[in-house]
Amino acid sequence: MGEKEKIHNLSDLIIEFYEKLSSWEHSIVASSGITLQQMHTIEILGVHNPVKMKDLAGKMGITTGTLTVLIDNLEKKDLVNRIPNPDDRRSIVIVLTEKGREHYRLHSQYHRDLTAECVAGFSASDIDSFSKYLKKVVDTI
Amino acid sequence: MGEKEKIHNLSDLIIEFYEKLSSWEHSIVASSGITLQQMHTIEILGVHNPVKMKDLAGKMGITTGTLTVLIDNLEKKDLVNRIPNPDDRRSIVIVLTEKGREHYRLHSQYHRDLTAECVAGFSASDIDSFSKYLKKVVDTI
DNA sequence: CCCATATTGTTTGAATATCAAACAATATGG
DNA sequence: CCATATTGTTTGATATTCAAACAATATGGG
Repeated sequence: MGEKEKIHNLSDLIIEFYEKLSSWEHSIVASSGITLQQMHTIEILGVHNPVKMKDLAGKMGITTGTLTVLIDNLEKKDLVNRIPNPDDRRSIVIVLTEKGREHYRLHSQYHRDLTAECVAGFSASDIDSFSKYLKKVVDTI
Repeated sequence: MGEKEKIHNLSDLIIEFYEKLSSWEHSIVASSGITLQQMHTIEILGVHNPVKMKDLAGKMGITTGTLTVLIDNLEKKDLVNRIPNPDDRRSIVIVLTEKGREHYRLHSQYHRDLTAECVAGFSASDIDSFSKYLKKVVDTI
């Protein structure tokens, strides 16, 4: 297999991986009482907490207008809070509430369970190698 | 690092990979004249073509009701066609039009370009290993 | 062969998500 | 001091999402 073919093959695998993870997310989130996009938001807030609207919108690839209404709905469900930014009165930061953190922990656990299942047949050094390659890819995107 | 920590680390990397790929998709699709979900549909049809509504909805993790309206919009834009299933008069299959295939080819090329960029520092055997690991993960989800 | 049950895709209403554009409040820098 | 830029919000139009109800058709058991 030439290098171009290797890259085509890998590209197809990445797409398939993304599709399947999307479908898995859909089915996992369906029973959580919040929407896919709301869970998506909580996933990011679980790692970047607190975060400014502009930055959060950037991470999600949506406009701040869209995010404003999304945060409205999450606030209504007591999953996040808007906190004034002491350094900039135009600006606010978004934080997870305790309930929001609970959603994040639960969802994280589902992800870890899925990951464990995916690498069940891997050796410890396989996992290390895969993580190393994935880290490089993630650092590039 | 214990095995549990390796899995947690890998899980976090998978989530981050998914988030970044989502954002990248958003920005790529923004200039294409169709929505993210419409491009998502074309991506799947590029590989599974033709496909039944029920099966396509399953792959996308949405209901057939949602898919019906999505396909209405894609048909309106002349990107797909509905074809009667000769074996089952209740059933139809969805196919990409020539214009739809063109969207698919273009989008695929963007994916390949991104993939090439991501593995620019990889050796040929690195790519083989990464593909092997990813294949196993994809086959498990 | 008949008919009860299941399946496929569609329609509909309500809620959520999306964008671009316009806006108010505030920050910045010349 | 003031022109310009930035941040988040609001709004209207469109898209996406679900569940429920429906019509047309397929299936399988009696």
